[in-house]
Order: sequence, then C-alpha cells, then structure tokens
Amino acid sequence: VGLETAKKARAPLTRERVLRAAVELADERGVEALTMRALGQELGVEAMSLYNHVKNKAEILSGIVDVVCEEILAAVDQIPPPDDPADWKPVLRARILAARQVLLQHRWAPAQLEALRDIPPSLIGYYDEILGLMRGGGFSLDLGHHAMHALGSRALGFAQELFVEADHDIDPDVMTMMLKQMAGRYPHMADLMKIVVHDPESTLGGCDDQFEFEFGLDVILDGLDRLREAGWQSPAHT
Amino acid sequence: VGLETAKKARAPLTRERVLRAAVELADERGVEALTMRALGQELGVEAMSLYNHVKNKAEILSGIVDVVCEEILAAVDQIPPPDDPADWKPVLRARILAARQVLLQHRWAPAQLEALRDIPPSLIGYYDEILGLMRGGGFSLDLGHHAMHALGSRALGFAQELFVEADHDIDPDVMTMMLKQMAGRYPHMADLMKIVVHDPESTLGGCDDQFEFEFGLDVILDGLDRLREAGWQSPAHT
DNA sequence: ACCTGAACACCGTTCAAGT
DNA sequence: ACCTGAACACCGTTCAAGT
Repeated sequence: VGLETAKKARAPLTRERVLRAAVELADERGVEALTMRALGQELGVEAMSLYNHVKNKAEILSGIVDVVCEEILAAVDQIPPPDDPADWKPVLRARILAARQVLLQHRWAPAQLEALRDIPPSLIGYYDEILGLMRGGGFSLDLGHHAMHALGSRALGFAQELFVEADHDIDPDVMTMMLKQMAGRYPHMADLMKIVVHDPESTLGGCDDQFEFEFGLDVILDGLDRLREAGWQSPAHT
Repeated sequence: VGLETAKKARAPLTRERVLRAAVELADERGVEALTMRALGQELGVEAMSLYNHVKNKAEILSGIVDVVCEEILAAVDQIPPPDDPADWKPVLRARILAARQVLLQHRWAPAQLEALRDIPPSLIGYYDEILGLMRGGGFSLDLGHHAMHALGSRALGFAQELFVEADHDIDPDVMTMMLKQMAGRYPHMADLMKIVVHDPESTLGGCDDQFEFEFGLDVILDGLDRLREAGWQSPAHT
C-alpha cells in the first residue's frame, strides 16, 4: 500500500501529464510564469527531463492551446443540435456562449491561440459544424463563408475588447476631479464614465462583460440572419 | 561640412529616436527581434545606453504602441466629419478603414496593444470621437456605449481572424488528396476549400482580407443602425 | 549628462554522463 | 528509455567606472 502511494507521488511522466501541468501553471500564474524550469519543478523533475516528452517549448505552448480547444469542443458538444434546422441561430448562440465559459477559465488562451502559426486541427471540426448549422439554416456556402470570417475569433468566445480592467478602486474625490478634467477634452467619454462609474449595477448594463459579449454577438448573428433572409449575393457577380 | 555629416551620422540619442528605431525594427524583423541589444546596435550604441532615455523595455513596448496610435489618429483625422450628422455611418466606416491601413504596416501592433495593461490615453480621444459620431447620428448614450463594446478592437482596424495564412503554396496533387480526406470528416469546410483554393480571385471573394473586413464591419454597423432606428432600450429597464 | 564594460539572474536548449 | 548536471548562447537589467 505504501508502495502504491509512493508510486502515485511520482507517477511516470507523460506528454499528457506535462501538458496538464502546464495548463494548470498558466491558469494560476500566467503564461509568462510558464518556464521549463518552473514546469519541471511543478512535476518534481529537472527541466531537462521535459524534453523526453516534448520537442521544445513551442510544442508545449501549442499543446496547451490544443488542450483548451478540446475543452471547448467538449463543452460545445453538450448543446443539442436544432430540432428544426431553421433554428440555427439560438443553437449557434448557445454554442458560442459555452465556448466563452471555457475561455474564461484560461485567460491566457486567446493570445496564445492567435500566436500560433497554424490553426489547431481540432478547430477545423468546430468551424465545420458552425458552417453546417448556417447552411442548414438557409445560408449559401458563399454567405456562410463570409459569415465565419465576420464572426472570426468571436465564434470561440473571444471578447476582443480593449478596455479590460476599468474597475481599479479609485478614490471618489480623485474620480470626480478626473471626470471634470475629462469633460473638456473628451465630453462623450466623460458622460459615459458617469454612467459606468456611478451606476455599476445599473439597468444600463454598466460594463458587464457578459452583457456586452451577448449584445455584440446578437448584433452580428441578427445581421447575418437578415442577409440570409434577403438572399444576399456576392456584390462582384460579373 | 565633413563635421556636419559626421554629426548627422551619430545624431544625439533621444526618447523619440529610440522609439522610432524600435518601430522600424519591429516592422522589419518582428517584435521578438526587438531586444535591447539589437536596438542599441541599430542606433550604433551599446544596449545599456538606451536606459538613459527609457526606463525599461516595457516602456519601449508601450512607447511603440503609442507611436502607432498617433499614426492612426493622424490618418483618421484626414476623414472629414459628416456634413449632416445623420451620415455618421459612412464617416465612421471610412475612419475605421483608414485605421486599418495603418495597422497593416505594423502587424505586431494589435497583439502588443492588447498586451498593455492600460489603454493608451491617445485612444480615449479616438473612442470619444466615435461615440460623438454615433450620438450625433441619433444614438442614445446607452446604445452608443454598447455599440463601442460591440465594435471592440475592430474600431481600430483589428481583423480578429484566426485563419491568418491559408496561402502556403501547396502541390495541387497533395491538395486534392487533402480535400478528399477532409470531405469525410469536415464536409462543409471541404466545400469551402474548393471555392477558396480553386477560385482564389473569384467573384465569391476568395479569402480577400479587405473584403472580409469590410463585410464584417458592415454587418455590425448596419446592425447597430437598425437598433438605433428601432429606438433600442436596455432590456433590464426595471 | 551620457555612454561603456563587466557582471548577475534568468531564459531555452545541447550534450555527455549517469541509471 | 528516462533523468541529471554542467554548460552555452541569449535575454533584461544593475552598477561602478569612464568621458
């Protein structure tokens, strides 16, 4: 029995175990903390041992992106396909929101995925299903193609927002002074700040990331739906 | 006269000159090639001299992002404001496309901008003008707020596409085999490949980045316009 | 005030050596 | 077959020393 636990404490290193530990490390301390030496330490092994299971660090980085992609695929598969193919929209919407929930647990994943030279093969299946949903809903192959480009990485739940952290705790007095200063140069943004700051849980939505994501997603999905309805055709049809 | 040229050859180092050289280096060889030592060499100086004009490398990175932001602002300022405030849409569209042209010359900029903890102050003015355009066109502050989130980094010309390089030169025989293999697992993507590969300059748009960007942008702008027209209100109006 | 050379701590990675 | 220790080339950065 004691031998059993001793074995467990130093389970044999495998590519799988290395990648799982790498994901965990990136989740907890960020990708910049994911060094070969730190990862080795996490696994109770010297950094150089990792090279027995992985070609180099680039392979670790693409590997942990793959792990997250698999998680996304698993989460998205939970969403049942539409009973009526005309219901492509709510199903696609639900799938994308499910993908987003996975990404929220791996904040480093978007940047890392974008840094990859080639798209992970697993994602081809994901986009294939999206295109299938759309075509089932009445999209031409042509329109479906452009629709996928329009969704872009948002199809995976990427937020694509620049204002990540607006909620530093700021002294209210300092804030009112900043607002006054802003009002001169940036009148519209100043108006906006008044809403967002003074009314963080307001009916206006404040800066609720989830709300903003769904709002933007719906603008796109509804827009695409309208184009399908109108029988959109490529403009340069010579 | 000889003294003059000698002076020019080793002009005094300034923060401006350091940043301009850094942008140039990143443009030509990528951000990963932008090291303190390489930048120093480019300026004919030891790496350590840079610290006299810049606090550290992080300041260089945020500095070159600022340079690009200034370029964007300059390009966007060339677009005249609408004669009739109701014409917010074509003007906003033109501004965003102008911003994109700048970014295309600094491919490293999007990732670098997203990596910044705080948004560059210069961009606040940019977004202020966007919000102003929208409000002039009849957007409520509330709708304009969500509209800015929906545009996100696309307002700066970010493409947000995952499939960056689909145009590796591939042997046509290998390609047809790949297509056959794909058709089983990924029928819709296989159909798509047929269009894109066999017809790269087709009326369907192939994978023309410029076309796809404008298509996606129009889906969003048109969608936002419809919401304005319909007098959109925040759903949770208790 | 600005630049330099040596040095330090930290990377990814190679390689010969261990078991 | 898998792991280790020493070493190498390359980072960003510090510091004392030059002018």
